[in-house]
Amino acid sequence: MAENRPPFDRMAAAIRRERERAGMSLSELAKRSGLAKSTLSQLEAGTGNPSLETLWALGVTLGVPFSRLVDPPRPAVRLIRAGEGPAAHSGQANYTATLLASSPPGARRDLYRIEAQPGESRRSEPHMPGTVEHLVIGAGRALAGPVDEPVELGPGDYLAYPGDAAHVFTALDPDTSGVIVMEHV
Amino acid sequence: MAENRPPFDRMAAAIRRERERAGMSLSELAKRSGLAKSTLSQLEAGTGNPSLETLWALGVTLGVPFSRLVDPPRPAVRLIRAGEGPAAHSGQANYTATLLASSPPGARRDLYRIEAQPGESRRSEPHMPGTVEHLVIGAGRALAGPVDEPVELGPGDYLAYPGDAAHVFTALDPDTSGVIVMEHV
DNA sequence: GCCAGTCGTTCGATTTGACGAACACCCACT
DNA sequence: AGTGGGTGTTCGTCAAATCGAACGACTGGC
Repeated sequence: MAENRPPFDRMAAAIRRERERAGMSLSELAKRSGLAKSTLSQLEAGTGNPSLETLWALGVTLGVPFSRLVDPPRPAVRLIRAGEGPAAHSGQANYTATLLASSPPGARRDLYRIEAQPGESRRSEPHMPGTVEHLVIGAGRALAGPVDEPVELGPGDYLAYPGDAAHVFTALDPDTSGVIVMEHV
Repeated sequence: MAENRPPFDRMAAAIRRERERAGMSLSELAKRSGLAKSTLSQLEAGTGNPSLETLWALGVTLGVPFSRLVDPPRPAVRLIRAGEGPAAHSGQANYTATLLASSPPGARRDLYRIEAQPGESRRSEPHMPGTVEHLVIGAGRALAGPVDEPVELGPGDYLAYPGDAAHVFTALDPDTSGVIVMEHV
């Protein structure tokens, strides 16, 4: 099993960070969110087990999805040259998906580079519920989208579609490439 | 202001859905998670305001990031043809950034298509602290990254860099295009 | 029929999180 | 000095979330 205890410490740090980012004092945040100063103080001290209602109120007034208040941190400058990076050939030929930016554990946004050749099509089984895929074609042409209503795409075209339903990607031109942002909810 | 209330109903439905998806009975989930049956029953009935500890325990035993238990419904299929979409010319010539997927209110991940011509460079002032930009070149070549250490990029190259420090984007080839994922913290 | 085993719900007791007032502290202004 | 407004903290009280047990409903053996 992975993490077992709620990330109280991280949450505490996150709340303080977001509050200061918004330029609010603890008192002001209390007034705006309708919560008690004491409650916020305890939360930022790591001493506290907030209810959903409390967390939600914080997320709203801080302008952040409250999942941000409990999820992990982030990296710095990263460069992956074309052709480099962990290429997942997906078992099928003429298709290469390279993971560019993986989500931290807990997951919410994966960035992929995709390169494909015409011929076979890649059919993906549904991912986790709530997944959304964003696709941008960089070069070539492709037929992509949900299996029951795929769309023909050219360079620069953008398509978003549910990732939790079966979907396909078929290159129509040689050296078709693009970017996929796989978005977990 | 939209008085946003915690999505108790959605959470209730989500818990039940995930539980049944995992093939667990309510009693079994209670035993595994260490929570009381009664608590779970109330939560699935929409009557309840769970603490972070409770939610976390549920997420762990159900094997899902707990944000999925309260986060939003999912969008449908969206298509933006190359050239379409709200193009923000950013005041500077030979540079076009098209917003492809704006963040849902509160969320923080903007997806842009970028097209530029050589000549002038686009220099961006720092965004909000914690911002990270992900750049993928689709065609052409560009010099991009932090002002003090820009990187020359070719087709398929990927670069991530802090968006809360001054950074530049300079096209080196005509019709240089790419994708930018601007990620707010 | 009857018992043993589930299922999910309901109810009272207890733990605990949220509240609000008081607190000490710091700084700007009179 | 004094004073008013600001910061974040601590503490007693109260409402509420969690618990544990008992409940009726249902199913499968024997």
